[in-house]
Amino acid sequence: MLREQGTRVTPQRVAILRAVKATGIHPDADAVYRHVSREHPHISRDTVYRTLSMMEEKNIIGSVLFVGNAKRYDPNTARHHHLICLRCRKIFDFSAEKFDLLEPPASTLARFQMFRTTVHVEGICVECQKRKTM
Amino acid sequence: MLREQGTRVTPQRVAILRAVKATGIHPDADAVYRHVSREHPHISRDTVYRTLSMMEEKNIIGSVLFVGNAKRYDPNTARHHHLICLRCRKIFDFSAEKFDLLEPPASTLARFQMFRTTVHVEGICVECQKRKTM
DNA sequence: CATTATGTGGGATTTATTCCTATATAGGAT
DNA sequence: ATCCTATATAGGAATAAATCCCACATAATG
Repeated sequence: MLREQGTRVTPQRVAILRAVKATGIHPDADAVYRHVSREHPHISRDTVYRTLSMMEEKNIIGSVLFVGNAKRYDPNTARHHHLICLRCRKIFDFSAEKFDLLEPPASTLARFQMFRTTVHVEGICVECQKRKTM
Repeated sequence: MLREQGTRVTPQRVAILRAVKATGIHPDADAVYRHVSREHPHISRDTVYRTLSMMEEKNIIGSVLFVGNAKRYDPNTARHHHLICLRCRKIFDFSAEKFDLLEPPASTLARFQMFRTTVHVEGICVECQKRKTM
C-alpha cells in the first residue's frame, strides 16, 4: 500500500479505500460508511469523512466537483464555464467559444444522451494568491 | 418579467430572482435567503429553496454542477472526465485526450492559478433512457 | 515491549435541504 | 371591483450531510 506519505495505515483506512474502489459507482461518504460497516460494525462516520478527505488531499482518491457543501446558483444562463477557487470557494464565470463545442468521444455519445458540457477550472484566485498565509 | 411560463409572479419570487442577480457572487440558497430577508423578513427557507429549483428547471437561472446533495468520491486518480446522469445521478468516467489539454483564455489565466481542468457532461444514461416512465 | 503522536468511536452539534399543512394570494372569471 | 380556486407561502418539524469533541485506542518507532 503506497500510503506512506506520513500517515498511519489503520484497518479502517484500508477498508475505506477498498470500499471506494469496490463499489464501482462514485460513492458518497455514506455509501462508503455503509459498505465498510459490514466489516467494521463500530466504525464512526467521522472516521469515514476524515479519511475520505485526507485521501483526497493526498491524491489517493479523487472526487467529482463539489464546491463547498451547498448548491450554488448563477444568474448567467448564457453558455459559459467556471473558475473555482479551491481556497475561498468563490466561483467566476468565463467564456471561451472553443469550449462550447467540445464533443465527447463517439463511444461515449452512443451510450449517453448529452444535454450540456461544461468546463470547470479549479485553482486559486488572485485575491487568495496575495493572501500569503498558506 | 419574462417569467410567464405558467407560474405565478409573486413578490417573493421577484425578490429571490433579484437577489440571485444582485449578489454578483454565485450564491447558495442560504445567501439568497439572507439577502431576501431584508425586504421580506418573514420569508421561509422553503420558499427560497422551492423557488430557486423551480427557476433552475425553467432555465431562468443556472447553477454550478452539483450532483445530488452529497460529495461523490472517485477511486480513479488518472486524468479523466465525467458523464453525469441527471435522472439517476450515476456518474461515469470517460477519457478524451483532447479534453486534457484545454487552455482557458490568456486573460483568465492571468488572474487565476490553474490546477486542473475537468469537463462535465450532463445528460441521461442508457438505462434511464430505456426506463420510459417520464 | 514501552512510548507517544496520531487516529478512532460515538454521541452531540451544525449546516443544508425537504416535508407538512393551515393560511394567503395571483390572476382569470364574473 | 369582487369572487373563486389553483397555486404559493410561512414557519416549524423532520431528514440528511458534514463536522466537532474528547476520552480512549493503537500504529510505528526505537
